Amino acid sequence: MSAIQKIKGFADMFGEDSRAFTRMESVARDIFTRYGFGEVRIPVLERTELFAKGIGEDTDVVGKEMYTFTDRGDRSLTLRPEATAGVLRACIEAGAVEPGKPSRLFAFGPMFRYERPQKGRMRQFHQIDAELLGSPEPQADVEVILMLRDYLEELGIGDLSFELNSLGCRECRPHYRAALTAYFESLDEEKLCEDCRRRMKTNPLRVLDCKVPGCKAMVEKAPAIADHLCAGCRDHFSAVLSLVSRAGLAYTLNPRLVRGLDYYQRTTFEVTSGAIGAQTAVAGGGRYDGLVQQLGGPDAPGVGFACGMERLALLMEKQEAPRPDFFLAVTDTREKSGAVDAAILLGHKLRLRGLSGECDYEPGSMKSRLRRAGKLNVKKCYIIGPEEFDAGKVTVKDMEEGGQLSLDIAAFD
RNA sequence: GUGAAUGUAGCUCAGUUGGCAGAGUACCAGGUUGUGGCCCUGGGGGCCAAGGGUUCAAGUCCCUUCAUUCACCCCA
Repeated sequence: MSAIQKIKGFADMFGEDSRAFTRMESVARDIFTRYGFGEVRIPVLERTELFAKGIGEDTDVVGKEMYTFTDRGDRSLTLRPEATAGVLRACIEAGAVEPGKPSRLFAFGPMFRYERPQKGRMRQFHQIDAELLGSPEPQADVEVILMLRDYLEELGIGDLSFELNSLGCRECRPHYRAALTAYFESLDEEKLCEDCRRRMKTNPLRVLDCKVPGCKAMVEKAPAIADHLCAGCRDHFSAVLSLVSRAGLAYTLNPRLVRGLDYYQRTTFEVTSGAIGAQTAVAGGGRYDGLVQQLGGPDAPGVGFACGMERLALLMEKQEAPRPDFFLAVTDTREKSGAVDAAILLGHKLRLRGLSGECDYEPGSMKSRLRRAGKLNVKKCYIIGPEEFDAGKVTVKDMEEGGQLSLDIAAFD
């Protein structure tokens, strides 16, 4: 019988990979806590309508990438493709969203999208997500962005670019959208690629983001969102930009930064790296005023971001394995001498003293046991051979210095 | 969903015009009958992704399937 393999786009993580994730989580807890954010843990599975309503029916995520199925009670459920909708649902349900009283939350966990895997893209991937609910102020946007910057810096990831844009609000975006549609319609439609002709109907803003050279050229002369923002959005965005600059963050304005989820309003941002393959986005986020209400909650605004952990891992330095304090070697190979039992009991006492290490179950030659200790890169090797065992002693060898001494096992009680 | 590349030892990979299945590394043992790392010697390890076809003969050529990877699309 052949062994069962993991499913496409899902990954097992051992050793170094696993340590990288542990570090991302602990640094996030540290930095986010400094900003007053608290951790929430929410389910991975939600009712399908939460995402359909929250993310937008026309988006690729909802349209073709969700893991959706019917459970035994005939409910349509979906493995979350992103974090925000679930966090908001939880907060609304708990009565934890109050306009004017900001709540600050973060969460880690797996997300699921049914896509073709490639470098930096998995069907199960992990995000670090942060949400600041209840404040419409530009200062809230800025704190969220700064927190993200601090976090990435603490992880030691450099060479990233921060891109910012404003997508306008429910007042001004329709006007811009109309202007954009009018512009593209005034052109020879043949010049746009096939995808963009489709995007014209579903979401014309996304044409701005097209990478086909022909489309790029047309986009150059297209109306810019900045010129169509209403006074409120213009003021908001300039307040964000000025405060971000004063905080010393270098950013680039990207008027073509559109995001894949429909709920974004006003400020949007993306952090990208050129060093991780074709999928360059490492983190992305923005403001989503109106979403809470749309999901059945109070009229509370919000800002947040999500960070792709697999992509961050591609940029992080190797995480060295921690070095164990001891290896407890048994070189007494006599039948049933009891030396292994003695080793287990001594190992237990060492751990009660705070030391880390492992014990031998299979006695062997001095050479093989010391090789093992060297392999494990331990600081000290505790040796119980026939002579030690009969005398109630243990030999402790310093694996760096090479020196050793003999101690009474009873002295560890 | 589309395209391309790749599947040989635990891992990284060689394998010529079709002719006995290989290396490095890892693992185990030995090189001082109680002392690791470096070095030397030896050893265990393989349905050559799966199935079919061509051939005296297939890891190698042909077909099908599966898997992986990269890219498109889109996004974290």
